[in-house]
Amino acid sequence: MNTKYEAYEQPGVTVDLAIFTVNDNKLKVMLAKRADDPFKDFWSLPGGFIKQGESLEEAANRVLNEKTGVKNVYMEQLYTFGDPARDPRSRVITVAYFALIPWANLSQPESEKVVDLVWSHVDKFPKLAFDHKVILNYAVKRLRAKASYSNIVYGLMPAQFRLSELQTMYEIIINDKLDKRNFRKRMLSTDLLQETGEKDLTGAHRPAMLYQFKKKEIAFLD
Amino acid sequence: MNTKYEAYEQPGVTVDLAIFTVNDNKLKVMLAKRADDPFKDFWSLPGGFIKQGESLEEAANRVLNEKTGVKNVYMEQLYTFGDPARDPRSRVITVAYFALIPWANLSQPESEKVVDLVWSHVDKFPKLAFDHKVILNYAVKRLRAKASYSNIVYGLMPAQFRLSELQTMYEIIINDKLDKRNFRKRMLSTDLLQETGEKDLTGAHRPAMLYQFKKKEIAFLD
DNA sequence: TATACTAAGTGTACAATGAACACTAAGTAT
DNA sequence: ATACTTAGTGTTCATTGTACACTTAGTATA
Repeated sequence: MNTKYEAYEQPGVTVDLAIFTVNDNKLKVMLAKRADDPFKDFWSLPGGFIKQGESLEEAANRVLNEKTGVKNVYMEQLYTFGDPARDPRSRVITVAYFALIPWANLSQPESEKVVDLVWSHVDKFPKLAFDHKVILNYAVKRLRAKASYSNIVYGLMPAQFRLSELQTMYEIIINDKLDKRNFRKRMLSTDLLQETGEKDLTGAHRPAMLYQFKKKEIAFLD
Repeated sequence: MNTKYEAYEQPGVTVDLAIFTVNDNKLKVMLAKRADDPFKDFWSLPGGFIKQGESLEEAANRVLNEKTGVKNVYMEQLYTFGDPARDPRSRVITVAYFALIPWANLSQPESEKVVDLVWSHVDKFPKLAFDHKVILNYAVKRLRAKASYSNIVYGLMPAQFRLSELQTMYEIIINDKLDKRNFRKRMLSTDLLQETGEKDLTGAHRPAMLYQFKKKEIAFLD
């Protein structure tokens, strides 16, 4: 190692993830209970140290897969937090990511009796370890902002869905009601959706056409 | 130090800066000639290792001040680059920032015979060290995007300016012509500008009112 | 000192987009 | 057969964006 480098402190580098899903009409984030000090038994955003030879994205995907079992979901880098005092023990810089998972993709959610992982309502979450409250609030803000000018919510939708389900998803994320006719007009004019040809026959009412996204890529709406 | 931490490689952490200014009707970025290996004598974005007890923002401001002599200019975190192979010697993760400096704020630009710093046109720059080409392109993209939906160009304007100078600045950044009347209407309707009461009497033509920004904060235009 | 020159400064008509709003349709349940 | 529920559909009006040309207030110069 170059001697010049040794004049500087080598901080630890972690990734931390704000993993979102929507269930029960609420935007939820995954929290992990810490097993060790510091902040033992506090809830925190799932994360971990970067491993040798692993890129930041690979580390984030590894943590995501370890905690949720899913792969290939929407994920983007959020921000890097490096306050010298954010970890009480030693210098740790964390690169925060946020990820979106359709609830339906989560294998047997809640059923495995994991007590150290919960899906917590983002507007009412417990005291968090480190600066994770700041990170989480930042992630929620970014998600809500992006929902209003992009199609990012596709990351939360199942493979097929009714337009009313898509509208509800938008309403949950942006936390506001939308006009049904204007919403449908706008969505169908974007060329992002296509009919699957199938109908949803559940419920005592007129069946809904089912739609899917043409491609799972972020696009800007306006 | 916790033994758990030692199981992981501790990468070096740097900040790298894309420092922009506009001069001679061109968007320019500061490049620094590397004195040492790796990439000795290549041009690169100015940067440096994080010091003990220094936050990322402090490190970025330190590098900014070392290279340009300025403080308190617009700066934001851009993205964090962590490919394991981005530094050929050892693992180095870099947190990239971008900064904007009005040309007029630069003390005696070019005059001090510094040969290891240049302002390079962003559309035609030399081969860069490391992954700095990727970082620079990302920064330019972000700046150009933000210019079209925010007032970020205030970071490039002197204290007082003519509306036509502001328009030219927008045109340089977004790389497109704007309609004079529509531009003025839009700008004056934002409540971001105020007349200074002074006039610019240079040139053989009707003098222009001089304006300033009410507050130096980013705002969204549409 | 009149005239030419240059950039500053100003308004309107039309097009496109966004927002508000209520009824009919097609199933299931009783 | 009737009630019930969500799906699905258009139009009007307000707001915003876009295209476009002439007058004004100085300086330069003949």
